[in-house]
Amino acid sequence: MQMKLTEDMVDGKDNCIPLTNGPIRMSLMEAKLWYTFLEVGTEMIINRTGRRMFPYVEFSLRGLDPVGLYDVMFDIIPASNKCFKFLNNKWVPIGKKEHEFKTQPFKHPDSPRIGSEWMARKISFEKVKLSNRPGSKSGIFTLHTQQKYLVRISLVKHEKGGEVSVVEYPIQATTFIAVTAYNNRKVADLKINSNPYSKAFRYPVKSLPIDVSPIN
Amino acid sequence: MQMKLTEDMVDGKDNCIPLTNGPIRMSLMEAKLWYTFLEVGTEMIINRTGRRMFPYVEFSLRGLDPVGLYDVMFDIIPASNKCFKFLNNKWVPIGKKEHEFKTQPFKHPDSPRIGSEWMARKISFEKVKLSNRPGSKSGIFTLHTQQKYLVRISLVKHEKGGEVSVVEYPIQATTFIAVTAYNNRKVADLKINSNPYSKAFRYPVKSLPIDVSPIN
DNA sequence: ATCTTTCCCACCTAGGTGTGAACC
DNA sequence: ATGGTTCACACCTAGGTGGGAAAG
Repeated sequence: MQMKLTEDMVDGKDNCIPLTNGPIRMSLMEAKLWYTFLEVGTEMIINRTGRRMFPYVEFSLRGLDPVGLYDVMFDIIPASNKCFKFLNNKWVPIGKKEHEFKTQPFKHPDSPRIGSEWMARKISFEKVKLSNRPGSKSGIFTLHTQQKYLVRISLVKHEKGGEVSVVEYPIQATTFIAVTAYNNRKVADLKINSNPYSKAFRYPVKSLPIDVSPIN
Repeated sequence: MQMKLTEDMVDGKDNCIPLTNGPIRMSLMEAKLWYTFLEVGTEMIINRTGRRMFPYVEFSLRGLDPVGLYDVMFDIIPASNKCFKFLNNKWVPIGKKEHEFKTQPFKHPDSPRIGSEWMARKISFEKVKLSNRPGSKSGIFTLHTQQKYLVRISLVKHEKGGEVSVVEYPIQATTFIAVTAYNNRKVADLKINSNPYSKAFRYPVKSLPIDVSPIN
């Protein structure tokens, strides 16, 4: 659904896409991947032990206070109040969503750092996992299948006197539907072709039954 | 050579060994490993692409200024002005050491952080590599074989006005001799038995030549 | 000849993929 | 019968070991 990404939407000379009206920018490559999936209708596998998100969320920050101390938080929030079904090769709403599991935001392991440090490198949440088993392990988010979610990044600034100020940046491009198995063949093929860890798979050679009757 | 490590040398309730007169403490397990190798005469493999140190350096810090900003630096320095040879199952000095390659200290990738953050977790330099090829890749140290070295940790505190203060902690327990192949069978066996990545090796089964002459 | 160094190798650790059969 | 879920699995990526033959 939605927007296609083109080179001329790039923000300035360093190939970054402004993803919010705030300081969060995704690199061109990363953003392209997300928008490619979004066009097909992103599905994310969830399972009992936790499955990594692919694509994962990676971005850079700008405009922070260089000497201010920040936490960077990652969260997954509902993107719709409906639940969905895959019918006729399309995800269609079919009812109200379930009540969400209680999850806690995941604090980027580099937190807390000063603004200049955050801005100096890419910030990656590649190890975040998605699950359908309730639990409280940090970095594993428990979701409902057939429901729609998106990623929200928050910046927590440590102010003087122990106070904090928080700004939240939901990232629309990361919208996905949680599933235990892919419904859309196009999504599966896209993942196989873009995720280095799944290039592995070869369609199995149908092993014909071998006649083992004794020769006599 | 030197000291054996016993449980009652442990510093306090959390099983740490004070390795210097400063804030650096190695966990009991980690320190035991180092002292075990030290008794045999530690050898570290160096090669052209860089070989990891094993054991590696891992410790915790105490007594820092919780809100002060620090870098933690890792360096390898000469431990002797001699070079050595393995004779009669012992390392013996046989001459003057070569002039050292110019290497730059390796800044722990988490640097800079505030004291409370450094003190909250173990600090590990497991990815440091040793090489015999001169080069300037960060985290790869170029050494001379048959010479003796040790690890020095430095704490760099960022003071107000951009100044820094540095304190250095050479760690005697990490003393080793650089080699391109193990000389002491005991060292090799110790590494095989304590490094998970080398458990792999099985002494090869001598493959007897098979007679493939045609039966006629 | 002797000793050190190089290179390739089998063999691991560690963990990320989608699949199909079985399960519910 | 239908459709979502679970599980073991083959197949990868990525990279750390010491050994032995060969080279220097």
